[in-house]
Amino acid sequence: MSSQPTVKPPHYLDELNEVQRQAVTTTDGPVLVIAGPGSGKTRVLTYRIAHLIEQGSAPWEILALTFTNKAAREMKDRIAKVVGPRASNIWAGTFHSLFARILRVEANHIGYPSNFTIYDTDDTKSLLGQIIRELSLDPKVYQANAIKNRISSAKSNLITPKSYALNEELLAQDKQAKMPLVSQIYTKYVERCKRAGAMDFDDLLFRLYELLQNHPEVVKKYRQKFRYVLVDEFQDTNTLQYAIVKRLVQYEGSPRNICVVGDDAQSIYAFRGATIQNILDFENDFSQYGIQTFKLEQNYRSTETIVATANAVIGHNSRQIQKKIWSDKGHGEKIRVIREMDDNLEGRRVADTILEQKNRFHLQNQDIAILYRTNAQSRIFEEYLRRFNIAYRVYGGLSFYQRKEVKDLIAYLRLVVNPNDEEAFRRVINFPKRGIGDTSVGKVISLAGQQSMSLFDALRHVALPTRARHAADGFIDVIEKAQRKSATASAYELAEAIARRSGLLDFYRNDNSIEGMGRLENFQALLDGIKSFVEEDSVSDTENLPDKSLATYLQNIALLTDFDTEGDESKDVVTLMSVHAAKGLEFKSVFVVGLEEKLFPSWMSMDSAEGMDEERRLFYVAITRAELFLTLSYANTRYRYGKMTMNEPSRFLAEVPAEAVESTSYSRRSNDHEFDPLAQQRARVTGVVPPARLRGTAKFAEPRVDMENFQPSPSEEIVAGVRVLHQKFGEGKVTKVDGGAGNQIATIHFSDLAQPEKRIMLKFAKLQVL
DNA sequence: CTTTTGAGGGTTTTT
DNA sequence: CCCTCAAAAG
Repeated sequence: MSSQPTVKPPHYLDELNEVQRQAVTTTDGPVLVIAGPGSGKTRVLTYRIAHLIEQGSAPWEILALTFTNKAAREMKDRIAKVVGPRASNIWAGTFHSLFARILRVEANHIGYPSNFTIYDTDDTKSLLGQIIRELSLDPKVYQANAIKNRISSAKSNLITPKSYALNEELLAQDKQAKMPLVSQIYTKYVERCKRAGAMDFDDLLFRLYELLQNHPEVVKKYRQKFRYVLVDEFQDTNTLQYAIVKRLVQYEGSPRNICVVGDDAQSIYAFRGATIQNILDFENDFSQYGIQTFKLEQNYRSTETIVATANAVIGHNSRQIQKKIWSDKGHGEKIRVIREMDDNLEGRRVADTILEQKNRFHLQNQDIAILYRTNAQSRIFEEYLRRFNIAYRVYGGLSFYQRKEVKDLIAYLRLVVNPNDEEAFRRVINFPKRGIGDTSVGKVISLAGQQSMSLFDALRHVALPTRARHAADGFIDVIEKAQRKSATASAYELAEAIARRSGLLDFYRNDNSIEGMGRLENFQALLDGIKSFVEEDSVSDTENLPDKSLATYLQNIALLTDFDTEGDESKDVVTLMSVHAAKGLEFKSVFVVGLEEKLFPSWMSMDSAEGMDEERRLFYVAITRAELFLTLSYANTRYRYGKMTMNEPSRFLAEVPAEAVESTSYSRRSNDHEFDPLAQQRARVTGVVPPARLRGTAKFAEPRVDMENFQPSPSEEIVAGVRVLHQKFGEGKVTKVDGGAGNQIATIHFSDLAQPEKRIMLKFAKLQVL
């Protein structure tokens, strides 16, 4: 909203190809965009929104739903580049965060406090475990995790506890699984969440759906508000999410300005209820309203070799929307396949290859990613990257907000904001230890159950032995004082006071172990985080004032994942993450590791055709992250639960076209000079890996050229016949140059090297003509 | 009520 | 292999 005269608007439309431009400018009516990997999907989405605003729409009329906070942030940033600070008023965010925001405003309609708690996965599991115990069921038969999935999937399919109890099919399934009482657990679970003023992740969707369903005046409000609705990664929406979106745009007299963007081939979240059926349904649901479909088929990310491989792989799936993904980036490097004897060697070989690529192609760490099927696989790669002195960051696993020490303080804060929060209560009632043990807590729980009151209220009234009573009063006092203080104090002051008065701060201060120090650091970091939340001038809504309350803070962080904790951002590090987590990202060089039957594809998915198809889509996602170099690896044996297991190579490897694979890949006795077969042997026999420094690094460590006088020449000057200087390899003679413009590869003979022939991509290499 | 010790069990993927 | 959770001792 700058009052300065608008500079000539950037010709953002010029940055688009024909189909992209149509997808951007067809603003009215239903639009379906099928977007292959690397086809400029995000660009279309962001420019479309920018275009809407340039055309006169108000930012707050636009609802853009994504799956990750990162995607939302990126979208907003990119829109801001076109339209300026107005972008901050767009309703762009994850389904969960935006819906939470609406629910906060409308909570009273559905009998929830507006400062409701959001239960994370741990809370959910803990509550389910509690209920299972209360019902005297065997926790080995009724596993909290399994029940959680069952309930989650029910909610995702719009099944309430009541309809669950009447659903013969579900009941039969439960019976078959020897868990006939899931239905009762579900009912109880929902009651308990309600009583605690808490919603789990699925509730954020389901409760909103019910709200829109049952309150005509509310749904009307949001229908009028959101004139344009966009959904990213539409193939990953579940039935419930689509039902909500439809409720918002599908009604009498609606302009039906809805745009969904997705790729059926990249649907990888069926396990949490996502269904490609939504794409097909979308076409049906809106066909009579002039739906327009655009297919983005040109891949701007990857070499032709990689695209061809991806196409060949996905071709093994049966059901898919017809499209032809293509690239004009030249063939580039072939795909390398690495086979090793065991997971340890796989780790080392990958680290080794990373080092090689960095030197040969002048890649930075941040150009490189290692992608695996399960997070547990990261460990070995971390180990070798550390040994090779390669900086890295592991994504996934537990996020900052899931650490014990962080959750402890958060639980106190949650209790201040919402004294009915049962899980928070149970977490901190006796932590730090204050002498309220299991028996006392048991009394509180049973009183709360009888009287249908909150645990916190029950604690006030329950009869306890003097000692425990005293402790309980102290605890109540801490919480109540903070509650009173919350009227005047900032979230930070409150948190700081709680940290001291609860005894948590002292507890962590007094822990002088190594881990203890780390915990204290995290604890402090949390406080700092709250402080910056309070101080930073976050975007103000046009409708609402910036909300700095503790309740808002808590609801925000409940929806953050590991990706949202910044910190080492902008550092030059190799990325390690699961394939799932890598969706939407791209790297110059990608290693897809652990390509073995029962691992990738996962054993869990192997008994059904749909499961296999999803695994294959996952593999498709993995390989299409690569721009230039793709390396696939597997090991013959691998440790699992400390036991060695034999593995067949993944069937997906056989689906990679042979002509796309580097011919030496399959041979262990490759003439790869970086490779030392003897070291390999030694490792195999002794189980000891020779120190990394002896290999790889030493070979490349000292530059053969003095950097001072080195001046890279433009790639045009690199032609067959000239003598050149390379930073690492020294002096050499170019024997030939091939590959299309922009992807030229020079073959150079460096006589100083053990293996003198090098193929170097001119795009990256720094070569000086002599 | 707290601490220690041992057995058993779990690994797909995430908001 | 590692972590969580339950029983038994302090």
